[in-house]
Amino acid sequence: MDSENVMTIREMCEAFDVTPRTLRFYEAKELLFPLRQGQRRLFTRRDRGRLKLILRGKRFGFSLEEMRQLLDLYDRGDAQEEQLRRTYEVARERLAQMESQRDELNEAIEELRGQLEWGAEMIASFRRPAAE
Amino acid sequence: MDSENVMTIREMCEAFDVTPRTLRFYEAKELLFPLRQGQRRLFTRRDRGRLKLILRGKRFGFSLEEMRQLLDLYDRGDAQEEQLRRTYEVARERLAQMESQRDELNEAIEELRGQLEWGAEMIASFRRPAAE
DNA sequence: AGCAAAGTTGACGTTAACGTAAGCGAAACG
DNA sequence: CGTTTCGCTTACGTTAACGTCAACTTTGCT
Repeated sequence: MDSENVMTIREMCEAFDVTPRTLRFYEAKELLFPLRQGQRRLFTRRDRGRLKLILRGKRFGFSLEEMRQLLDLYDRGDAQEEQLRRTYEVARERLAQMESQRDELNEAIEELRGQLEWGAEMIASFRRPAAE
Repeated sequence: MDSENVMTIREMCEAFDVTPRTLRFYEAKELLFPLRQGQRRLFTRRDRGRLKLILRGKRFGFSLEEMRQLLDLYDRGDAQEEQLRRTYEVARERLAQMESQRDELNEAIEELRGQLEWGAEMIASFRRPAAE
């Protein structure tokens, strides 16, 4: 399917279900580094690995900037011990954020549900509070 | 504290813990309709009631536009039956949205937690997938 | 009178992650 | 050789909810 283990932008789009714009955007943000054959981009296996991680990160709620930092950290591949711990921390922080976000959401849900259970009372709370 | 049951912008800010910019913004978006004494805004009891509901709505995750529509709906105060039901529906839809959002969040949390429990495996997933 | 405080109206800036369109070059196909 | 097709770059648009000036006018107080 590919002569030298590289993929065109369109092949990438189909493989990962993203738009060309997205790939170019990621390159501009220095998340991917496709080779060039003249003007055209050729995505290597490395790019594919990075993209996979980027998309996984997105599911976890990491921003592109956070993912870039994580990827860069390990691309240098030095000072392993320390770097690995940092990543681990970042991931755990993110987990904590997500949990607190979920809790907030749950509170809001409970509050709203409470109003709904009061039936018409809830609706009344949306009405003009007393006439003037 | 107020001659005719109206409040200045600053009094409102302190009472509701918002900035002047916010109140002017809400007015621009037709969520509030303060009176004018020359140039200055005077917020009535009605504005305070609306603001209270707006802030409550925000806690529930309603957008300002959604709140505007709800408030407008009841400001006209006609066709009560139908309107009330519409509001009720909107609220329930929002509740459903929030619940599905929470569920997604939970999935992401579980997924991330799963990786963390695998300890170093998780970290490895952030490393460059094999050298070239 | 004089000055600081409070208020006002623009209007541009911010953030994220792309969408979208214009205008152009190269390449593959028949 | 002509024409789709693919791709490229540049650059403005989008969305929400305000933040942050700048440049005035008005009020309140001494």
